[in-house]
This record gives sequence, structure tokens and C-alpha cells, in this order.
Amino acid sequence: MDNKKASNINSSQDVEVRKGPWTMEEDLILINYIANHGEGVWNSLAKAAGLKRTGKSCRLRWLNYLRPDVRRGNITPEEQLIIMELHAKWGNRWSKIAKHLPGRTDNEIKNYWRTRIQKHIRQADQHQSNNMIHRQNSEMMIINNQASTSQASACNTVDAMEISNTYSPPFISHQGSYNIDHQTNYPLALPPTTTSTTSSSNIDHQNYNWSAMEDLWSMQLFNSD
DNA sequence: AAGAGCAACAACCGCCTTGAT
DNA sequence: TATCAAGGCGGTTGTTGCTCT
Repeated sequence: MDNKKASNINSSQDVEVRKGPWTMEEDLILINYIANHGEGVWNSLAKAAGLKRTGKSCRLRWLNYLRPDVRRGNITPEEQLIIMELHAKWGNRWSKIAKHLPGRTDNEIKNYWRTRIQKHIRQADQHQSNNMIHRQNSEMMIINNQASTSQASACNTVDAMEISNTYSPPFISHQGSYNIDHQTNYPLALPPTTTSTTSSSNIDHQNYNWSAMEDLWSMQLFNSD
């Protein structure tokens, strides 16, 4: 295994290797070379094209950015549904998921998941734990009030821990509907919201099919560890 | 107007797998 | 069968641009 590592490193250290963002010139060289010679062995391609990049770097740049069929722009709600469904099914198998989204790359999907969706899962967890604390405090107050006012017998005392165990999953209320963020009027902990004015969010909340999301999000949140 | 904070995304790194010899 | 080179994959980091104060 160490040999393999060494071989990879050596193959990229034979020549001076450039790192960091690709320049337009480098992009053009790579595009022109592949247009004329096709994709091939990436290390030799990098050398033959005169690029001071590793083969891996060239491959990544081509696959994730320069390839003509790479689809740019925001992830659509439909694509989002597919991502969540497949992630619930396969986990972090980004390349496998990407195969079901033509024009999208594994890197793009991975980034999308980590920056948008995972954030909402964390918020959901936070929301859940905050509510648990709030509920436990409330219940303890009730218990204390009951104890002090009516000297209730031990058998009538509600166990706060037992209450906490019956708590609903994130964003689902006890009636089975969504908990609503009263600032935005949209379900809590669901896909990217436009609470910030960030222009990159493409979700149309008015037309979004929230009911279709319920099953997928339930799957996601309960299937993931 | 400036800078701090944050989100999004491009690119790199290390490990694993695969195919050739 | 063992070894090596290259590709593939997932995790992580660095950069950039936008928003807010």
C-alpha cells in the first residue's frame, strides 16, 4: 500500500507541478488537447499537452468543469428530490448518485449535500434538542407545581424522561404535519430556504411540493446514522 | 466604503480499486 | 500470484464572492 502511495506521489513529482485555481490558458490547452486527441491516460495527457498539472488534476478539471455536457446552474427541486431519495438509499455514494443526474458531477452533488442539505439536518437536530430541553423544563415545572399544590401521589407523577422518549422526530409535529418556521412560514429543517437573501437558492416556496418531501425527508433522517 | 462573517464551490489529498504485466 | 501504475472515490480545505453591519 505504501508503494502504491509512493508511486502516485512520484508520478506527480517528476515534473514541476502547478497547484491552485486553473487559468483560462490551462483550460484552453486541456480542452484543445482533448478535442484533438480525446481523453486518455491522464498523466501522459498532462505531459503531452504541456500542462504543469498532475494527471489527476487534469482529469478532475475536465470531468467536473470543462466537459461539454456538464450542466451548470442551480440544482432543481426535481434533482433535489432524486438526490435525497438516492442518498437515503445509498448514502454518500456520490458518483453513483451522479449517474442518475445527467450533467451533474459527483463533486457538485457532494458539495450541494454538504452545504445545503446537511446544514438543514443539523438545524433540525438543534431544533429537536432545543425543544426537548424546553419540553423537559415545562414538564418539570408542571411536576413541581403538581407536587407543591396537590401533594400528588408518586403514581401520578409524570416521568420527564418518559416524556422525552415520546418526542416527535425533527420538524414533524405530533399531528403529523410540519412544524412551521413562523418567520418564513415554511417547514422547519427542510430543503434550502430563502431566509437569507442569498441569490443562489432556487427553491420556489410557493410552488414547492412540500408534501412530496415528507416521505423523503423522513427516510433520510431516520435512515442516516 | 470597508471589513467581518458566511455560504458556495473548485480543487486537492489520501486511500482504495482495477487492470496490465 | 505479486507488483505497479493509473483511475476513481469520498473527505477536506482553500478561495471567492456576497451580504450584513
